[in-house]
Amino acid sequence: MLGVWRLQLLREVSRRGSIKAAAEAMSVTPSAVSQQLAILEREAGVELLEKSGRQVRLTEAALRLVRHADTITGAIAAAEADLASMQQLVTGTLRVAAFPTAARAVMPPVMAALSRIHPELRVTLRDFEADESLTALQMDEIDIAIVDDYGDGSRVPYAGLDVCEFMRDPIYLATAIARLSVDGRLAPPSFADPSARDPRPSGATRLEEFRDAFWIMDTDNSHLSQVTRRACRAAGFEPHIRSSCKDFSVILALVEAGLGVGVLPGLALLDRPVRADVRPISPPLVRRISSVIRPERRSHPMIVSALAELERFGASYVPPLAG
Amino acid sequence: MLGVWRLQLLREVSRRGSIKAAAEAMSVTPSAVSQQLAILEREAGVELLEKSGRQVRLTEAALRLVRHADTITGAIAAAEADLASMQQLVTGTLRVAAFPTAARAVMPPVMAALSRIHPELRVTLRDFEADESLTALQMDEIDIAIVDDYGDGSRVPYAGLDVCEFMRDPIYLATAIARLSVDGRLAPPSFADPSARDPRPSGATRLEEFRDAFWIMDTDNSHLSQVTRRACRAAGFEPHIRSSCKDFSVILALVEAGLGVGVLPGLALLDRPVRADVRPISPPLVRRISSVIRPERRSHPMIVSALAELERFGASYVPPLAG
DNA sequence: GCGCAGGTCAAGTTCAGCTTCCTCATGTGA
DNA sequence: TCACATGAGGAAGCTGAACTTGACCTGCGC
Repeated sequence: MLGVWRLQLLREVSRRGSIKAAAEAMSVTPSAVSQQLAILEREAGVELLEKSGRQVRLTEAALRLVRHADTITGAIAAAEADLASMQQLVTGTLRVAAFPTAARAVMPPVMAALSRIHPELRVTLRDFEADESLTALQMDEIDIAIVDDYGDGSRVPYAGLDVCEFMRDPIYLATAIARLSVDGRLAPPSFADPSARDPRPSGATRLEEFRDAFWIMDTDNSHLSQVTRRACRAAGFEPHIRSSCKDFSVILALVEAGLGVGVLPGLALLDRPVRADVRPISPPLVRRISSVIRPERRSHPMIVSALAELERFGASYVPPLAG
Repeated sequence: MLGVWRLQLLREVSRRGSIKAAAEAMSVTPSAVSQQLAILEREAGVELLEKSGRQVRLTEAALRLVRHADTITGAIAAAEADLASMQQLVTGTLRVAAFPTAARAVMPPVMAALSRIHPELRVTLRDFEADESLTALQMDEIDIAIVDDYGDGSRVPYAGLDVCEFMRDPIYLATAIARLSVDGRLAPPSFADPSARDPRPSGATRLEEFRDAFWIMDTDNSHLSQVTRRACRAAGFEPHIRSSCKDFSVILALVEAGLGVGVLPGLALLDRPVRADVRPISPPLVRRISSVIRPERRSHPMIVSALAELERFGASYVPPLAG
């Protein structure tokens, strides 16, 4: 009978493109993979690999076999998930990847809650951009991907994955606080300081009010910056971009220092007091935040618990400026 | 990860009801099965077996796992079938079970044709009654079951199996030849002797003509005898059964000896000259002959070839009395 | 050319899974 | 009721499948 382990090695070579990479992913030496695939070729009675330079390439037959390997591996994973769902105790290691803001603002409370509810459960977190997360999920390197999506169709397709939006995060426009305090420093506290949040329910602004401002943007290739530029253009102007910074706290610092205006998602405003004027945008900009999993794990109790906790977080999330 | 071999052992225990039987089926010692299942229990983290007398019984969780094992095994079998279909050469061992008449009349020419077309293919044949064949097929002990079916709904259900009717075989009524030859022996040759078949296109008989005859029947529990009795009752009489014999050639011999009338399927008349008066019945009695396979093997070239050969046999089969 | 990276081969090693032999528990027939 | 057959499963030792190590070969870039 066809060896399942061998099939999985073949599958990994197909995904990662080389025997070396597959070997690393499966924690064995390239030699072992090579030998196993040689045996699989004999078992299958078909050529599976052909040399292509100093790499190998899968033959047509091998690709067909990989698709079978996928279904076989899926069936085994489904059995394991079903089995786990029969256990009373949620245990094991849950591997999560989240985009940076979520890794900072969403995951800590979620992980804390999970470890409180399920003391035997270990959760590991990696901060990956959404695209990286999805690839890692396909590669079976993580169990849950937390991704954001600006609804502009730029997200890579979630082919064959289970997506569940669990919260929406509004995008705000941040500008420097014009007036200085008596001692000459920028006037604290801003709304984002919990003690002073409510008193200043600043109304929404329109982007066109800032057509002549300097803009502090996320890096060019980020979705947020693309979405912002598109919104500016829709408002009738091309933003003057002064700086492009990857980290929202850097952007915020620049805005606070009066060097320009910037857009920031609500989650980025949660973790420290904000000394800037932050207002919703009209028409509103919002990003959707979703969990993505492999469908065969849907009923795994680890996954079920984590998704429930994410839902709970999303339900209780009050954006910094509710208005 | 869940061991596939262990799952298959569990599956076999589930099918066969005991560790001993499963061990025999999988060609290992009971001790090995016991050990593997103990490991599987640890892997699964769930009780799988519970003692029941000196046997074991599967727990609820184990039964659920068995269903997963079925789909996993099916997926592997499908991969193998697909792989085999990529090969140019049809090779391997095809295990066929056929009900006795088919084993004698159908399989020899089919097997000869197969070995001519595919010299590398080995075919093994067992003669099983239809019900036995289907069980063996479910147990994965054979690849193709050849079964008959009188259309009276008595056939066990073909749950999850692929059925293909490839021929119909009429049932005939055989009576002794009344006139004796000059030397006192029964007059040969009958129609079933090829040289003399056509000259005597005897018309159909009605069962009620034999309401007072003695009947030589297939054994009581056979489908043919049940169907025959039902037909007699429909014709308004209960047959006087003189003998019940399993083997059609014995029945035929008794009829030839003038000890009664009997019903015989066409295939039973193929292999030797018949010294009896044989006529179609009106209204006609017919049995359907079908091949049954496991669906995941449907495209296996071995199976495809064999089914094609059976089809060919069925298409070229001319019942002894075409009229 | 040299050096390096990816793949493969040969030899030695390890450990999963087997067999054999035994014990224990249960049911059955004298 | 006792002896014995039968099925499950534990202990010890064996075998071989699959691994690592350390070679070598080949294609590619400097």
